[in-house]
Amino acid sequence: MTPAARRALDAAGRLFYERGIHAVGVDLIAAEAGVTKKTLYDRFGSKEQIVVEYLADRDERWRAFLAEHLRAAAPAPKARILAVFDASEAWVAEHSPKGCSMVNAHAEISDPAHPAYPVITGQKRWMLGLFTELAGEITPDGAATLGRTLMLLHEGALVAHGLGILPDPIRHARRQAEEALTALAGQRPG
Amino acid sequence: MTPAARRALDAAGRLFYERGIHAVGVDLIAAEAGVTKKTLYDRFGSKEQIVVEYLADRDERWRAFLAEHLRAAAPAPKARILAVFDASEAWVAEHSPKGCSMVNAHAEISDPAHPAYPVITGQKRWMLGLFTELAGEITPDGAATLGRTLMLLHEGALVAHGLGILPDPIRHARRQAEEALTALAGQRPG
DNA sequence: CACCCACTATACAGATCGGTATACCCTGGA
DNA sequence: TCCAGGGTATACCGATCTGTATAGTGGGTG
Repeated sequence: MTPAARRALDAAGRLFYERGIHAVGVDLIAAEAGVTKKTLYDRFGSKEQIVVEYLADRDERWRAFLAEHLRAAAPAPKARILAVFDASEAWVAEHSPKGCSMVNAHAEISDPAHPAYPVITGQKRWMLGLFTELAGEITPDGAATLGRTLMLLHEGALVAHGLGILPDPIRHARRQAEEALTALAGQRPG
Repeated sequence: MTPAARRALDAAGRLFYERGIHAVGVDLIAAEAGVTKKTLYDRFGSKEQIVVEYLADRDERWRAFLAEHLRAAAPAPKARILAVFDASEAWVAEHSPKGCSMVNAHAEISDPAHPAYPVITGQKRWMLGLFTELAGEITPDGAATLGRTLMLLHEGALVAHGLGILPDPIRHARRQAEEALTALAGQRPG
């Protein structure tokens, strides 16, 4: 990626996230990045493609961020599950004051044929898969159920954080996840 | 509200929800409603105001829908809490295939000074208040905590439903809410 | 009858949208 | 020294955006 393309993608990401995708024009992206529209269209080809790369780039950064947190976490399954919530709390504090960028993008992209659609659903499916996988290390039989519960708590916390409706929602979700895990341990002692 | 204004608001609501607010122009709203732009601006004054009334109207309908479900529910606090999830499940099946209209609108409206902002946050605060109030009938001391947990499960289920990432997320959230309530009853028998 | 009001029809203003074209500058490598 | 490629600047295209203006229709009420 050329330096100008990198600057453009960074500017586009910030603007798309803060103001919404449809509300941001390519002229504004070019101006904010210190890049001409010509360069934008030489590198990306279309605004649609800029949107796709914005979401993919953000997803990639998040997964790397999360992987780092999981690597640093204690190896116990419970600790690894809670580390996901810790990673989210640190991530949103720095990058996501307005909630999940995938959920917000989904609000503006209705057509499933849109090239950004698989990026959005892919990230969510991946998160559900991760929660289910981690849940399986605790309760193989109840992995699907526990994974979905963790997913709901996590998504709910993200949207609650974005709306600013209650304080520290991710920390609250983490506590509830912890309680669900200990309650499960009570059912299956050993 | 005049008949033309009603038709316009219905059309605007449908279009805003399905395609996003910024993606829908007033010409399209007028055409879909069988109304001229003149009438639109005579009745509403601006597109911004149409957005505000769209959200307020939808909120009003949802609260009436929910109130009806709560009225028909058993008087026991637990049953009333679960009735909220039942109402949501019935509501989204009919009106919200793409998730919560307030959350989706929030993705497009970033400025807290936007006149639609208090409608969005107001609905969410009201829902949190309702959950907290219902929680208080079960555990007065833990009302805030339980209310927030129910809120997270509910919001998570709504967004999961909108993304179509897992089947029947609201029913799953209802089951988790039920488990949280029975676990609480175990802690505080009687 | 006159009056008012909701509404329709059409045209337009001013701005911005995504996207394209022409022309020039600068730097690094063969 | 030449040249290609990344980048810049500017102007433009057709379409669409929100919002306004003018003119006229139909029904109900005093």
